[in-house]
Amino acid sequence: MQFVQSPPLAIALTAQEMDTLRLLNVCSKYYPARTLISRQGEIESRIFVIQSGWASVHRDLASGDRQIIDTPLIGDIIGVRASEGPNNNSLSSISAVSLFEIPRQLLGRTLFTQGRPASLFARVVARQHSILIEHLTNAGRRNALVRTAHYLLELRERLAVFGMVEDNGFNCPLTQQELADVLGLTTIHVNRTLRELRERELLSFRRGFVEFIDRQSLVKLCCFDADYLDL
Amino acid sequence: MQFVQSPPLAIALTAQEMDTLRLLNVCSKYYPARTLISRQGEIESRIFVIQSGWASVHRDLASGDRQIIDTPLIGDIIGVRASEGPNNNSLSSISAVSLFEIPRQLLGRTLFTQGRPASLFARVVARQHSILIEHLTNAGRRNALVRTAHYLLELRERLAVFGMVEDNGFNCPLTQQELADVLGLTTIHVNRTLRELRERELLSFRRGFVEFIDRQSLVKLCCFDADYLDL
DNA sequence: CGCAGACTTGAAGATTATCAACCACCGTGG
DNA sequence: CCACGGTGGTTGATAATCTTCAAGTCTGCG
Repeated sequence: MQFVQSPPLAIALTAQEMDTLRLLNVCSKYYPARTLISRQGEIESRIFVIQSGWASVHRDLASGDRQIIDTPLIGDIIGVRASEGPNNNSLSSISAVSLFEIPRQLLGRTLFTQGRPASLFARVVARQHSILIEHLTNAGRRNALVRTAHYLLELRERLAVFGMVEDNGFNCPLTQQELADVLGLTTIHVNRTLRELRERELLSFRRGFVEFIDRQSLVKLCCFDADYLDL
Repeated sequence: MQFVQSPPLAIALTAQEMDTLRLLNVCSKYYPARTLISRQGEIESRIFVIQSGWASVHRDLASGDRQIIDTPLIGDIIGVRASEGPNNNSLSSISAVSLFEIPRQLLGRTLFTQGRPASLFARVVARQHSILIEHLTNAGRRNALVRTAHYLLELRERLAVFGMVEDNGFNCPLTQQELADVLGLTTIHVNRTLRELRERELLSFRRGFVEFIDRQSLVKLCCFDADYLDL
């Protein structure tokens, strides 16, 4: 990985911009897999940037159900909200995760007022907005098969930017339960859906590896257009 | 309406801040009901602020389906995205709408670098993010009845800020088709769901008016918590 | 080896969609 | 003034999708 000194933002920073970021008192932290990092309903004064690993931003409902809003990956920024009130969603690690924790106040003061880093953050946030829109479209208007395919293709694109896609697939630590919570389905139905994708020889997801068997057909199946992921 | 000179942002601006906004070359425009204002896939250099009326931000799919991402109302800001590429969703009017159109570039240059108006915009954007998260949670993890109730309660809160809620309800120009596209349901199922809400004596939505019959029970039914709408 | 968590399968049931009518309201034009 | 057409709303019957419940099986790991 070529990003060690500064938060990985999928865009190279100039030396001066990195200085700006260093001013932010950025500290790096490590969390083991399946750990709650920030709890819904509590005041959260940090902003996070994923350095490595898979995380999950989710909402837990009184019913016991859970909706995963997004699975932020390397370079993604979490928690850029302006209001001071309690956070309305939780952040957990899925795999082991290391991330930068930036005091929110510092971000507001220095980062958003200094040219390119500011617009860079704005871009990443805008992309997350696009991702969120796509997830809503998934949940609202696509069936289980298409929805699953779409999300896994999205992950591929997001990981590819960081060279984390091998020849025909990528490592994916999500359980079927987590995938279900992303897609708004039950675990069991995700299982059947993955089986159908396998039987149709489109993709296989086994033992933590998503393998694209016929990616072209898959893209066609769900009308996947990666434009929304562009920074 | 007390907001005529400056974009209505649900927060009062100081005179100086209004000057900043006036610098932005803000022009006000009117669109009749059911008009396409900005088309998905095209480059959009404007940012919109709703002055009055109901609009709809939506994604149109190749299948012919449509997902309404949000129905922005008075004071809402639309199109704050940093990337220069084509927009990935459309903006249409639902009722007749008048809105401010702000050149994107001006916004980036002056607004985001000037103290409170900047953080004010950031807040509104953060709130829209919260709303989007709630809509995703709706589509992913709540059934038709709860989902519908939740959305209509959300609209009530959003309109109440601007004094647009009468005693026990509010005017709502949404058709059942549009409501279906917000909620990720079919028109027919929305119709049945509204009937059930009526039969259970929770709320009635007829002739463009949403009337809350038993709002307390409704809030309880869908565990509605308006915190996410706070600015 | 044995345990726990994750995955898999079947059967049955609930929810939501699809198809096909029909109704009601409203503005228009004869 | 009333027939007409169009849009939006309503209803029933049927089908697809997805969930629930219940019972395994597999797999990695101590």
